[in-house]
Amino acid sequence: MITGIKFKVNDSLYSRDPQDTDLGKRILNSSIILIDEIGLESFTFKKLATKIQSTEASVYRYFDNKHQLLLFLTSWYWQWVQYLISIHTMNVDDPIKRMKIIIKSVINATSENALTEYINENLLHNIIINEGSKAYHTHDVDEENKHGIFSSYKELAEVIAQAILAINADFPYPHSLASNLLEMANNQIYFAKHLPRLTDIKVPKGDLSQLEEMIEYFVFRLIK
Amino acid sequence: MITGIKFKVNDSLYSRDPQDTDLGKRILNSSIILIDEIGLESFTFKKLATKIQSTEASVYRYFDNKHQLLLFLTSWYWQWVQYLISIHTMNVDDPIKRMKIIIKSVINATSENALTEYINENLLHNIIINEGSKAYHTHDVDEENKHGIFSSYKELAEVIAQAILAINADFPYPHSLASNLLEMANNQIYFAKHLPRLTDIKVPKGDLSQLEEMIEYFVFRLIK
DNA sequence: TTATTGATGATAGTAAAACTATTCTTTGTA
DNA sequence: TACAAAGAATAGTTTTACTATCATCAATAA
Repeated sequence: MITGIKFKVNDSLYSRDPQDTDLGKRILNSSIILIDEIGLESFTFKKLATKIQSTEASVYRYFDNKHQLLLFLTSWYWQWVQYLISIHTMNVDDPIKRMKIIIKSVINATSENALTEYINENLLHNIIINEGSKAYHTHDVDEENKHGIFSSYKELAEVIAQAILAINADFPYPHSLASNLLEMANNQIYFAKHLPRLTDIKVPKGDLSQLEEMIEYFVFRLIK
Repeated sequence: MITGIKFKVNDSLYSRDPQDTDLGKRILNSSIILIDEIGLESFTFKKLATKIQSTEASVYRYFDNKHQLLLFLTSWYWQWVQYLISIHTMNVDDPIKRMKIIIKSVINATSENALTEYINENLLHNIIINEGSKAYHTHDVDEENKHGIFSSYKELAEVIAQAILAINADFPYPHSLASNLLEMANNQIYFAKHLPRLTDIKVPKGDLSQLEEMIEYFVFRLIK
C-alpha cells in the first residue's frame, strides 16, 4: 500500500488545492462521506462546514461551489482508475489479458487498498455511480471542457480505446465502446441497486463478478 | 398527424394534471423551451412564471418542484417513444426488421411530426439528452420508484428486451442491452456535441444516421 | 526578536431560490 | 342565481449560495 500519493489535478478544479492542507483534506474526506450519505442535491457547504467543525467561508476558500467540488472528485477518481490500470498492466503484453485487467480495474477499483488517508475510495466510487454523470451534464460543459476539466476522463477513455484497437485494429468504434464501457459499468450497478428491471445482473453484497462477466461478454463479442 | 393526444401519466408526477388546462399546457410548453435554453440548474419556477405571464404560486399548483416537472417530462417522452414504436412495428413480423424500427424510433423520435401543440418534441429530446439521467439519479429513487414514477422507462426497456429475445432467445442480457441501448443513444449524441473525444460518430447538422448505424452494429453483433 | 504573511475562524450580511398562505376575481356550470 | 374551481395578486418564510470584514494564530523571513 502506497500512501500519500497526490494527483496533480487541473487548476480550474479548485480555488486552493485541497490536497495541500489539513483543512483541505478534511474537506475532501468529509464531503465524500456527506455526499454519499445525503446525496448531492441536499449537500451544502454549510452542512459540510458543521461536520468538519469549520466555517462555510473556509470551505469556499477551496471550492467556488459544490459543482466544482464534484468536478474535483470525479477527476480525482478517473485519474485513480487510470493509475490502477497502468500499474496492473505494466508487465502484461497480451492485448486480451490487458483488456481483462482494464475491465477488472474499472469495475473493482473500489476493492483496492486505500491510496490516501483522506479519500475513501469505496465511498467515492458510490458517488461516481450516483452523481458522476452530473459532472458533465451541465449547461457550461463546453466552457469547462475548454479549461481541460474533463481531461482525466477523456484520457482514460483513450487508454481503453487504444487497448481495443490493440485487439482489433479494424474495430470501427473504439472511443464509443470505451466511453460506453465506463458509463455502462456504473449504470448497471445503479440499476441493479435501484431499478432492477433495467438489468439482468445482480450485485449481491457488493459482489461485482456478474457485472465483470457481462462487460467482458459485451466487449469481446463486439471487438473480436 | 394526430393532434390532441394525451398520455395518461402516473398521478405522482404532478399535483394537478397539466394536460387538462390551458395554463398547464402553457407550463409544459414554456418549461421545455426554457430548460432547453438555460439548463435545468438555472431554471426556476419564477422565471417560468414570468415567461408565461403567470405567477410562481400558479405553477406550484401543477408541480411541487422542478424535479417533479422533470420526471413528468421524461415520463411523457418515454411514453411517446413507446407509442412511436408500437405504431411503426404494428404490421412488422420479422424480428430483425422490428429491431431496426425500434432503433430508428429511439434515435429519430425527434424528427417525427408533432403529436401535440403544447409539447415541442424536438426540444424535449434535447432535454432528455442533456438532463434525462438526472431524473433517476436522485437520493429518493427507491421511494419514487415505489410510486411507479419510472414505469414508462421500464416498460419501454421491457419492449426492447422482448424484441431482443425474439431475435435470439438465448441472449443472456436482454434487459441490460435494452437499457444500455437507450442510455448509449443519448449519451453518444451528447458526446458528439460536447466531448467529441469520447465518441467516433458525428452528428452533422443534427443528422443522426451515423449513430443509427453504430447502434445497429453494436446491437446485431451482440445478439446474433 | 520583530514584522509579515498566510491560513483559518468568527461574525454578519445579501440576493436569490424554493416554497406557503391568503384574498380576490373571473368563469364555467347546477 | 349561486357556487365552485382556476388563476392572479400579493405577501410573506426559510434555506441556499454566496460575499465581506476583521480578528487570531502559527510559520517564517528580515
